Formats: sequence, C-alpha cells, structure tokens
Amino acid sequence: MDFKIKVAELFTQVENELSLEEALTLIEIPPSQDMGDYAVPCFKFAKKYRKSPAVIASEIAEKFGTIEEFERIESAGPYVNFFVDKKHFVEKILKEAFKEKENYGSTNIGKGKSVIVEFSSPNIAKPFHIGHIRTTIIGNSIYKIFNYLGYNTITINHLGDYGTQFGMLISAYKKWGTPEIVEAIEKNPIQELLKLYVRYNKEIETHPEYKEEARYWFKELETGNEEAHRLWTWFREVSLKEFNRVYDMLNIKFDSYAGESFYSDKMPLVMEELEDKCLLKDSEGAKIVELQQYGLTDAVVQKSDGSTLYVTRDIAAAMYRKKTYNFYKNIYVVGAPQKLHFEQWRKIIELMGYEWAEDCVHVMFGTVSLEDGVLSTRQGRVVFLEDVLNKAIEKTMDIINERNTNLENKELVAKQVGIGAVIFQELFNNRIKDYMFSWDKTLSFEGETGPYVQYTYARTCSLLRKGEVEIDDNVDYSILTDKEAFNVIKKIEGFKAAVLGAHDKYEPFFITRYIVSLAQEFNRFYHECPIVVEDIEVKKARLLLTKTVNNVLKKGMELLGMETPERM
RNA sequence: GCACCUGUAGCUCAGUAGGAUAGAGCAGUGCCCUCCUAAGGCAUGUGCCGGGGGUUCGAUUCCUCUCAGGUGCACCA
Repeated sequence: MDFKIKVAELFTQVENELSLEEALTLIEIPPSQDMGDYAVPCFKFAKKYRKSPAVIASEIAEKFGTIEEFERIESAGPYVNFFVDKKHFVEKILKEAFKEKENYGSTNIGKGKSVIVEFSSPNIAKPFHIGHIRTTIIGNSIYKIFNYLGYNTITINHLGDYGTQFGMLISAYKKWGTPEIVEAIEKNPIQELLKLYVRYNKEIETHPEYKEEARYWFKELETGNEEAHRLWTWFREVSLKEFNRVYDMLNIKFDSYAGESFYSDKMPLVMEELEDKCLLKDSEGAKIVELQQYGLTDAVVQKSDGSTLYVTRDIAAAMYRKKTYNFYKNIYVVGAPQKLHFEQWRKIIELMGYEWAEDCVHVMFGTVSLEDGVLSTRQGRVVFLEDVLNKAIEKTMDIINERNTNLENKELVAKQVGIGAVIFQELFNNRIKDYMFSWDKTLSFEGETGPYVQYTYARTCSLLRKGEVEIDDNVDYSILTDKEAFNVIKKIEGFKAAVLGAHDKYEPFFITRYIVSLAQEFNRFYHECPIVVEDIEVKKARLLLTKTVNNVLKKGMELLGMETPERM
C-alpha cells in the first residue's frame, strides 16, 4: 500500500495540479509482470499539453531521477511504469507482517462500533436444509470479518418460532400425540414434527374446522395459555437441539436467539407509533403504509383480523436492537427474494424519522436449486445440511485412507477438511449468483477448493517443523527477490485490501479468492525453490516467507469460518 | 403488466470504482515423485465478453433499447 502512495506522491511532484487523491485513483496494476508493478496512464494529460499521451508519458518518466524505492521508472506507450526495488519491497512487507503477526491484515476501523449480524434463522419444526447453507455460512464469515476489524459484534439467530403454524402443531399434537409420537419426537424432532405439520395441512382439506382450531391454539399461545406455551417451548427446544448439531459441526455460535416470538409483545407499540406519526392508512380492513410514491408497493403492517405481519415484526426488532445495542450497522443476511420486503421495511423506518434506517443493510444472496427442481419441503425435494456435511466428511475420510494411512486424528482432520470444503465452496463466488446444488461439485477437492488451501497450509506447517530454526525478520532479503518469492510477497501485500474489500462490500469471496491465489503463488515458489536447505541464510529467509504465508492463510481461512489442520 | 437480479471459454466462475495481448479452476491431452506432503507443479487449445445503438482518445466495465433465464409484486415468513 505504501508503495502505491509513494507512486502517487512522485506523480504529484511532476504534475503539481494533481492532488494526492486524484493521483491515487490514476494508479493501476499493469496486466503483466514485465510492465512493472504500478502504472499511470497519461491519456488524461493529452488535452492539457496538446501532445500525444505517449510523448507525455516518456517526458514524465524522464523527470524522475533515481528513487530509493524503485528500481526503475520508464514509459511504455501512453503509460508510465514503476518497477519497485525488489529488495526494498520484500523487506518492508515481510517485516511489517512479522511485526503484526496475526493482526496483519487488520485495521482498527471498527473500534468502538457495534455491528449486528443476523443470519441463519431457520424455522422451528422445519428441516435445516441446503437452502439455509448460504445465510449460515455467509453470515458467519461476515461476522468474523467485522470482528477481526475491531468491531464489537453481536450475532443473532432470528429463529422462525412464531406464527399460525405453531397453532397447527399444537392442535395436531393434541389430536394425535400418543406416547409413541412423543418418543419419536424426542428421537427425531424435526422429521416427526414435520410429519404432524404435513398431516394437519392435509386433513384441513377434509376437516375445514381444523383451520379454526389452529388459529384458536395460536391465540391461546399468544395469550399465555400454560399448556400451549409448554408445548411450544418443547418444540422449540428439541428443534434447537437439532440445529445445534449442525452449528457445532460448522463451529458457529450465536450471541442471541431472540426470534420472532421474542418481539411478539413489542408490536402494539410499533402500531401506536405508526399511528402517531400518521403513516397508517386503512385499506380493506387492513392497515397499510403507502409507499408507492417511493417506487415501492404499499406495505401491509396489520391484517384485517388485527394480527401483525413480518414487516411489523422486523420494524419492532430493528427498534429494539437500536435501543439495546446502539448499532453502527444492523446487517441482515437474507436471500435476494426478500429484497422488496427489506426495502419497504427500511423505508418505513426512515419515514418514522429514524436516521439509523440507513445503517440497516440487507446482505442478499442468490437462490440454491436442486437438479430436479426448486427446493420443496412438502414435496420431499430437500437435501439436509447435515447430510451434506457428513458426506463431505466421509469422502475426505476415504481420501485420507487412500493416501496417508499413518495420519493421526484422522477423524478430526476428515471433519475439518470435509466441512472446510463445503464452506469454501459456498464462499467462492459472488453472493448474488444463483446456483444449482450438485454433489459432484460439493465433493470435488482439486483445484480452487478448500482442501487445496488447507493442503498448502499444512505444507507450510510441515516446512516450519522441518526447518528447525527460530523464525525472525533479521534475514538477507536479497535472497527473496527472485521471481517466485517476489510474486508470493506481492500477493501477501494484497491481504489487507482483500479483507477491507470483503468488509466494504459484505463479500467474503474477496478473501476466498485471495487465499486461493496466495496458495497458488506459494505452491509455485515451493516447487521452484527448495526451502529447507543446508545454507542457513537461504533457509532462514525462505522460512520467514513460509511463516508469513502460513499466518495469512490461517487468518484468511479463519475469517471464512474454516478450520486449519496442520497435517493432512 | 411493473420492478429487481443474472448473461464472459465445453462446464463453474474471476475480471481490481472504463485503459496496454480478456483470466482461473474443472473437463481433455502430454510431462514431473532416488527431490521439503502429487489433495501438488509444468506445458497445451478454446472466446462476435447475449444482441443492437450511444457516450469516450479508449467500453466486458457507463447510458439506452432489445433478447434469454431467474426472482418479487398487500393481509405467509
């Protein structure tokens, strides 16, 4: 980064009308190595000097004398190309990384600021399936990234634990809840509760009165009927226990499980406030907030039967969170189909006069589908998240048994690598892309994959063990100016930018792409340059580089939510 | 009908706040373990960057129209 600033400074010296900021925006990274490390195109100056950009570039390049940080500065066509002094560069980057250790890549931009990340949020009594993988893994990574940058982070699992569906479940249980069913639910909660739910929905067709009964029980639940509450609590607990199995596998923890039910008593106040602020309109018995003038569709905030809706609850939740946590950002990791909902919700909060509406962000992502169509719980088109993780672990175990039979902790490593592969895959592309779930892709471990990065990391660990020297930054840096080492170090320099990019755009894939490319560069270096060698100076220098790569890969994987096995 | 998202190599995708010959992985082919972990490295081919117009010295990138796929549009969440 500092070298880039240096380039900008040099440029402002020869072009004194240029501000440092302007100069910085002009700087580019040349497409090819032999064009230098930084470049400034001169098209912009053509008008001013009435000369061709190529002539300007060569004139500018000549104005620079010898400069310590740069090996040479020369023009190539309309560009001025800067070649950094390799030794200088290498030394600066590695010393910095060595000094900052596991904080290399972090900055303190989040100090004193609280950020809420709401993610995962499965529905109680419904399967935790492949459709939940995205919010869960993306959300966890965003939390880790913000946490690393010094923010005070709060993770919230906004459980879907409220609504008429629970009236149905309670009613169904009261009808068919034999001791055998109780036992089955304890053993296999989600599947059995889902069965009850599906059966109830089916029987509504022949027994229309069931619909009324479900509503009755939901009302009872709301008004504090003891039995209803006891059943609801039980459903919630057994479901959560099952979800926690997956969270444990993924190593995910939440600070709060305040779900929909948590806000159920906070709705009247929201309605009152909307009323006071003259935002409500009656429409066919329902209460709405008109939003058409803002290019949105009107939002229903209260049904004609008086009960509230999703948006109303989210407004209550946002207000509660502002009051409780005084957030700097309130992040919702929820699928793209809910874009309109979040736009309406944000607009309403804004209309209520809360400036912090702009601090609420919807981090959306594309939809997962299956090869045989859209996911559908009812139609049995589900892939359970737990099955995906377990299959990935199994496959990893097979590979380990094939190739490394004397590895210790095989089970642990298989778990770390298998799950790492799934996480990595999920965070490899731009969030917004839709994708089709495929076992082949999920279970492929070659090329740009999680195992590839973990393998490279394990390789660095192995080298550090075999090196048997104390790593310090007092080495002969000229050893690291060859092409392969230099490329690795240039890559290392980019870590900070990758983390910041991921932060700014709420896009973990900046980090995913980054660590894969770092691993690639390191593997090239590894194949070209023997590291653990007789010559102690060469060994020390190359091991310092190895150690730095080791640190960055480890931190990068951690930010994605992956484990980092030291042998595999 | 209206709105939003996506469209780049056979497949899956990158493409850095418009710039120098558009890049990776997979799949295919051929090399490299007497050498630090071969889940690795090297070599090799592939592109009307969906299409038309426009802005610009310069467009995969910005604007506009258009085609294709996906998603959302009031009492589900």
